[in-house]
Amino acid sequence: MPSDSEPTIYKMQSEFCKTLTNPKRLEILHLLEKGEKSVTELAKLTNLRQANVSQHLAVMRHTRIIKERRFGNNVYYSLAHPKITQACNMIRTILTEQLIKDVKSTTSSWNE
Amino acid sequence: MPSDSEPTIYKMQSEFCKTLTNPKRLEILHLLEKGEKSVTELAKLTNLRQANVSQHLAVMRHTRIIKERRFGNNVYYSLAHPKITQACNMIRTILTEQLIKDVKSTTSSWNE
DNA sequence: TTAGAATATTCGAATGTTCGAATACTCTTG
DNA sequence: CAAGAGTATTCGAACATTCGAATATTCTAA
Repeated sequence: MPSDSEPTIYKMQSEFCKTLTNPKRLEILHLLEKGEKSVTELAKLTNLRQANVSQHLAVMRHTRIIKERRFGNNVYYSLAHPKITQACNMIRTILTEQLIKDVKSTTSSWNE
Repeated sequence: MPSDSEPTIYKMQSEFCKTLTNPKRLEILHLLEKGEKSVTELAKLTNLRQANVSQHLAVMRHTRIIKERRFGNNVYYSLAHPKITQACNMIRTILTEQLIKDVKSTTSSWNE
């Protein structure tokens, strides 16, 4: 139960967006679009250490953006909500369009 | 200029999502959906101090999620990309649906 | 049950974010 | 120009996030 009177939905949404705040987590999500993957596979594909991948997966498990399937020694992760991927892709599309526009006129602040 | 070889798009997207990481900024964005507003108006509507609103607006200006229109003493802010709002609303919809489902079975981690 | 592979957790240092307080800037009116 | 309204910036303390290192847990096979 939230202790302040702030609208819960914005807090929820901000918590959710924190999941999308890390480039490597976004990369993992994008990899999972193509199908479920084990932790070790993800570690190789992203060039991260296994422990770090597990940390990122834990974050995304807690916000329930991904789900797990245990089989033998492995844990296979996949996306919980295809719609969330849509939203992410929508954002990427906007950013790409914007980037293309911006390159013409201004030096943007993206690369700082 | 990024100094590492990490795909720029994920970094851009993560920078962008940082903008959506703060509940008050999300509230401001939602208010701006209904039309442009001055800083003072936003301060009143959100119960934030003027300086703090300006700080949030600066963050959103830098990621270009909002744009400004100066008129006399005032600066009126509005959304730069309606599509971004769509993405935000999509996320809110998913979260709401998820919340409704979750309430039935589990005590979620949203309210910690 | 023990070894070993796969995955998860804990801790801490470095880094980043947030908000209030103080102050600066900018524009208008007189 | 001076005063005042509206807006922006800077600084710092409190708090949150990140990643590596070390270690723990879980499962399989022998």
